[in-house]
Amino acid sequence: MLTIGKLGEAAGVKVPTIRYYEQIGLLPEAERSAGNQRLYSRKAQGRLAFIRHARDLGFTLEAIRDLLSLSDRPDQSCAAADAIAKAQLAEVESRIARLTALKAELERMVVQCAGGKIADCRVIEVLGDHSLCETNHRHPETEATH
Amino acid sequence: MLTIGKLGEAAGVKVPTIRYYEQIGLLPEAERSAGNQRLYSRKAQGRLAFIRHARDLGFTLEAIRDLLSLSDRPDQSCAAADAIAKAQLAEVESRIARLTALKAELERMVVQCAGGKIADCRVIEVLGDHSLCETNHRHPETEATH
DNA sequence: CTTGAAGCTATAGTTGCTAGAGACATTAGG
DNA sequence: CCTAATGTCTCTAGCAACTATAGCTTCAAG
Repeated sequence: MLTIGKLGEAAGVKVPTIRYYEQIGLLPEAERSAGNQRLYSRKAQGRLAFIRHARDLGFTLEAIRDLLSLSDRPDQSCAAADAIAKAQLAEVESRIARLTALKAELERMVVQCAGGKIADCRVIEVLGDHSLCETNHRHPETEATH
Repeated sequence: MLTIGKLGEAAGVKVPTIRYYEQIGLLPEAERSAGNQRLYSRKAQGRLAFIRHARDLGFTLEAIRDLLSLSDRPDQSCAAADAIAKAQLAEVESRIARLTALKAELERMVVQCAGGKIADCRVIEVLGDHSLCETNHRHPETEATH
């Protein structure tokens, strides 16, 4: 049995994140030691690795919740799992498409900036006037956070 | 002078978003009508368009705050604006790189799924075992929200 | 003059965590 | 066996960038 710290280390997940996953019901409530500390089995470690891996692939926690409950029923059809993965793939593809358009526009801006005064700055000018753009980067649909 | 609704319509920004921008100091406090409703000048409209456009290009509100204050000082050097745009370009490029790796892995998963039972599902299997992956899609660095 | 749309403020919710406070548990060294 | 350092506990609040709700006031059209 692993303590939460060891588990986090093994799975590459921070300790508060594990507690958070338990809190939102993505991980089952852990067993506790005599002193009320969480203890994890190998099975729990596998489940956390699954979550971590799916997160790395960009699945939302909601999608992961569904995937986990599917993986708990091994004799059902995998159509649902397939659909979730395909949806994620489509999402990733559309993000790439959008980001590629942004990249083109940003490159244009940066290249055209001659490095003079703000008044002549192409960056500022283009931002102020969308009609100076070549591509249609309207409709965000999903943007990234840091 | 435009009401907040007209302004939002003109700039493609939702009304609560405009109030939010004012609240965080990205837009100056609007003038008010006799009945306490916000009124906007053409200048304000331009500023909002600038913000909207920069958001469309993926700049954070913090970066936009800086860009706006730069654009208010037209005789300064545009090096700072250039740097912000270049940083944004780098950010976009690294996101594209990461998403492209994810896309490859998701495609592999989806293609290999034969559509049988969960027990044989490649999607579930790969998620449970990172060593089945070809690419190294570790280290998220920044993931997207919806 | 009345009705319905649009505006106001204030608060809480979204996603996926992360950070902090203050208290208890465990472990290693002396 | 005692102490100090680390680990863990709960709880709350914060991050980005909005969005949604509630309960009110104001405005424009008929």
